Parts: sequence; C-alpha cells; structure tokens
Amino acid sequence: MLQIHNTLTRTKQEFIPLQSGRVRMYVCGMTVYDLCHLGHARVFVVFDMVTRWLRASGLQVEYVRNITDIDDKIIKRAEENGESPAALADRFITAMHEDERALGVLPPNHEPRATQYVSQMLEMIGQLMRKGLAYAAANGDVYYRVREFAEYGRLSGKSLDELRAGERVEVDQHKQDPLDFVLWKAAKPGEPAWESPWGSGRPGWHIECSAMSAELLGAHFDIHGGGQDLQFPHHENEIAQSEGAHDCTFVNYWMHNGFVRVDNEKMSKSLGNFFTIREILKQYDPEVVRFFILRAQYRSPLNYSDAHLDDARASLMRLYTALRGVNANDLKIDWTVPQAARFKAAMDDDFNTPEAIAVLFDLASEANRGSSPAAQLLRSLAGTLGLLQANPAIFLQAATSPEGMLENEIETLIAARQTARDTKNFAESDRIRAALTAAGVILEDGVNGTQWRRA
RNA sequence: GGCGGGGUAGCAAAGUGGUUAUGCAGCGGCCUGCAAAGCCGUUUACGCCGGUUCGAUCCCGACCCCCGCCUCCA
Repeated sequence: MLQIHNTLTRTKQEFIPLQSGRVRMYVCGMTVYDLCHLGHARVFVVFDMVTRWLRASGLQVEYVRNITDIDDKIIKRAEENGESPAALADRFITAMHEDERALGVLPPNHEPRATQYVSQMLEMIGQLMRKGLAYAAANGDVYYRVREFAEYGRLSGKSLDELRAGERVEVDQHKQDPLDFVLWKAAKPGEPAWESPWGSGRPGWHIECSAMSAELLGAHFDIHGGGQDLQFPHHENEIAQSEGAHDCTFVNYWMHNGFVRVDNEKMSKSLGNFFTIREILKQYDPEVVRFFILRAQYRSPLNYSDAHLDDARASLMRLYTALRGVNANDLKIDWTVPQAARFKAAMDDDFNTPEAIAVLFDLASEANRGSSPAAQLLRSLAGTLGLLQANPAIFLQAATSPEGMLENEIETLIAARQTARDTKNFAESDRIRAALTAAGVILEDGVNGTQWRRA
C-alpha cells in the first residue's frame, strides 16, 4: 500500500488514484530565464523518482511539467541581451533538457509552454469574472478577488487576516484588497502581448498552471507537486483559480520537496548563493548528483557542499564496486524476496529513498560475499530509482578531471608493473604504483590480474 | 507577529516505546610481497527540562536553537 504525505492534510495518506491504475500528476517546472541550479535539479530528480516508482508499482502515469516562458524576468533579461524573449526562452529550455538528460531524468509526458495556452487562460479568467471572483482594474490589470474564495489559505495554513500584505512590498493601488493577485497584466510598450476582452496584455504567473493542468489533465487530478516555496502563494492561488472556475476539487494529493541549502541558507537566485547543475557536473559525475539528492528524503532540507558530494561519490563507488563483473541483464524483480520487499515497503512509505538505499547497501555486502543473485537484485532495484545502470568499470574509471591520465597510458604502466612483479622487483612495481597513485589512479591486484579505478 | 518544517553519533542520513539502520571517516583483525578493494569485528547518538510508563531518542507538556513562507523563487 502506497502512502503519500499530503501537504493539504499534513499527514500520510493511502494513495488512491481517481481512476484505477492511472495517475495524473502535474509539477511546476521552471521559469526559463537562466540556467538550472541544484534546487531545480532536486525537483526534476525527486518527481522523476516518484514517476518511476509509480510506474514500477504498475500504475500508468501521465506526468505534466510546465515551462514558464513569459514573465518579467525573461523580458528583462532578453532586453539586456538584445534578443527576443522567445529566443532567450528557447536557449534555456535547450540547456534545461541537457541538464535533465545528464541527471537521468526521463522526459515528462507533456511539457506545456505557457505562451501556447493563452487562450485557455483567457477563457478561465472569463469564467472567474462571470462568477464575480475576478475584476478588471482601471489600469487594465485583472485581479482575483481573494476574499470571495472561502477556502483561501487552507493549503498553507494561513488565514487572510494574519497575512501581512504590503509589509515587505508596496501594495498596488488598483487592488481592492492588498492580497488580491493578478490574473492578467496590462501590456507595456515593447513587451510581448496578447489581445483579450480586458485589453492587450499577458497572463499572470498563477493562471498558467491552472489553465495548463486543466487542459492536459482535467479539472480534477491526482497529484500536484513542486518546491516548498511554491506552496504559498502560487499553489494557494492555483487552488483558488481552478476550484473557483470549475466548482470541483482541484487536486487530491499535494507534494512539496524540501529546499537545497548552502551554509544553512536556502539556495536561490535572489540570494545569489546558487550553483548551476552544469557547474557541478564539471566536477562530479551526474549520477553522483542524482544519488546525492536521492539519499535524502525528498521533504527534508538538503545541504549542499563539496564535502557532501565527495561523500556521496564514495558511497556510490561502493555500490558500483559490488557490481563489478556482474552481467547486466534486466531480470524481472521478485518482490517476495525479503530485500526486495523491504525496498518496496520503504518506497511505499512516502518514497523513503534513504531507507531503500540502505537496502541497496545490504545487497552490496551480500554481493561482495559472493552472492550473484544479490548483485542482480541490487542492480534491478537501483534501476527503479534510475541508479546503477552504467557499466561499473566505466563509472569507476571515469576521469574526474580533464587533466587525468589517459587510459592507454595507465594500461601501459600496469603492464610494466606486472613485468616487474613477475621478477619480484617490488621496488620497481611499487615505484610505478606510486606514480599512478599520484596521478589519481588506484590499483587493485586480484586473482584475475590488476584492476584500476580513479581515486 | 502568524503559519509551516527541523534539531540523531566526527560528517551525512533513516527509524523505532525495550532487540545492529545505512554510508563515509576512525580503530583492530583477515586477505595481500606490500597495498587497494573486500570480508569479520568495533568505538562515538538521539537539543534542554519535566511528565506518562516496568522501560522513552521515539508519547505528552514547557523551553532553547535553526530553517522556510507571509514579494519573485523549485
């Protein structure tokens, strides 16, 4: 039985899909005005893991993750660069896809771009207007009348009267209530704009997700995910819009992943303390980053540092070491095997990947003691997390820096060392080994000859 | 101020009312020409104070500290 922690109720609940055997999930993706950082990577990897596990559980998953390709920051950045907002968005979407592929993230079923769903957004705003939940202001903006939606604040546990609107940012004069949020922004000269019954303009951020999820998954679907920072106001506003327009429950299970932190502070663009995915990938294998993310429970905070990545790398190497010499064949997992059952129980408990990974280490120990079935199971179970699918030798021998020693150079030295060893010239063989160690190459003498790996 | 989430051994990170989490690091042994890897064993825990209980890291209450949201943010 799969249990999911639902932000809405703040409890773990048994997962029951609306339609038997089928899951519809929507996750808020990114605003493409810059490169993805580790915080984005966490969302991608976490919900990729969720999708993979739901599928491994025999469910058919329809996964939608949107792209916000029109907003203030995109327009501003494009202007600074002297390119069109569309061209800028295209560049960063390409970069995002490269980063995702590197991290082993499977593409969602749909990746809707906001600019392609403006008509659906306008229709939804129209519905809200007709119901008196929205109003057009004198400046051409359209706002949502927050006080008219009784449930407002339920997801984030906030009450309207306790919110401190305007404390940190000046309140817009055109709003009837300081907490009202914008559905449609009046056009400014030189900015991309669409025609609407309320004048030319562009959509507000929140309406995008309401309109796109309804179009692709329906008015009522199973899971909605995203980073914790989107809980308020973004997801709260989505609920107000979708339930306000459709008069039905919007989402059954809300899932929010924890932040990535740097020096105990949230990693974010505004704080400037972020590390981009590609920056990190210059130093670490992408699978190390994926493993680093998955070895923490998805709702916990995740502290980033080189020391932690190094630690994750050492751990992953142990797993791959246990897999050396194991033939990769895709066996069907027998879930009645005790370790497989333990793994499943962990994953079914709100995607407890740390516990599931602990099972992997137990299997690695068994494999190291000579159990071939354990090694096969290790590889298969890890596969459901998108881990350990590479060739172990290639993973262990992958160069960690561009100036690493070349493979054939290493093989030549190993051969020379073997010659020295054969004549018991250990001074010479140790000299060669020391030279390799200095170059970051570790040797391991075994019954079948010498193996090597990178330090 | 309101709301939400945390404080577990040197580090990271699960979990549980009484029995080894797990990984890295450390220590001892085996293996090895010596190493490495691996195997066996092993040292460090549950923020503070009360309460409930035969027994609490795990339940209850108070307190301290940290992080986040209340502006855009994954």
